Amino acid sequence: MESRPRMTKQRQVILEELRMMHTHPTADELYERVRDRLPRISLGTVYRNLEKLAASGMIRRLEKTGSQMRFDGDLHDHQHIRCILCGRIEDIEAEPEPTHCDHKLVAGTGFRLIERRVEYVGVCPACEAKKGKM
Amino acid sequence: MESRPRMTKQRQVILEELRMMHTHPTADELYERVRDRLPRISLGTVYRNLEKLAASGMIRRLEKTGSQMRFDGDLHDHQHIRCILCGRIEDIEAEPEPTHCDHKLVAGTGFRLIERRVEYVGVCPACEAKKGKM
DNA sequence: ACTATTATTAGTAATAATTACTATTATTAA
DNA sequence: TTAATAATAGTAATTATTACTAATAATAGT
Repeated sequence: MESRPRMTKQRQVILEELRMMHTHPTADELYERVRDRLPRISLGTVYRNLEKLAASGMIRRLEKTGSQMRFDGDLHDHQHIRCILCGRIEDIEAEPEPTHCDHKLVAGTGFRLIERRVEYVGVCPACEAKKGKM
Repeated sequence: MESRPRMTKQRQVILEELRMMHTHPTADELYERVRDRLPRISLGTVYRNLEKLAASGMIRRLEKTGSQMRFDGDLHDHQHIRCILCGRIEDIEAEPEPTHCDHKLVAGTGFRLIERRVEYVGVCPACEAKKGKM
């Protein structure tokens, strides 16, 4: 039975580094970064802490887009656009709440609607440039 | 160098079964079903064909929601709602195209917008009932 | 400050979904 | 009918993530 979470050095550094990065890193990208400050940390610790931090609402876990999970230390209400070619994710300022219309559409399914996720998909400038050269 | 795709028995059966199922199955769910008709088929063949069929536009691959890929043989324009507890996916009749507003929002990022994906997330009736009992 | 409790860790092993490999088979065009 | 070569079955390899375990360290209470 778990109770009080503890703020370990590892958890602190993971949180700090995630908040400094604005690249929506995967667990192992963050692991590489954190290792500069804590060389003996293990990847499992990074996963475990991201899980805990997300559960407590201190960070966001971007729901499975692409093959790896991605995380975001920026809690301000915003959306994302993902590059269909390289997987890079950038922020977009927009927060569409479920509307009356959404609730009506969902009503037919019997589901209880929790949220409406909007994901924008496109091609980032870098990949667009690369494609032009081929 | 690949050219003309061939319509094998396996590909035919996979396509037929997927079109008969309205449950947005995962690869191995479809595999179990297809094995009733082709007992010697291998899971790799199912994956390979789903990949090919999706690439040719004959089926839809639901973009990584949850931990497994899901597929849909119904090409008519519609959205999905996913149960956050059991992963079940149902159809919703609604097709939000990117609006002027979306394009303006995206403009700031430099991305070329391809599509706006809307995913509804909620709790399905079965899970809601189960939760009530606990 | 000291100590007891127990959440957390490092390191490693296990899972699970997907993809790659290879010799063999079967579809298709000529 | 046949030659060319996609596609297959079966299996092994990959990859992201999770589980396990003995050792460590954060916290509450004295």
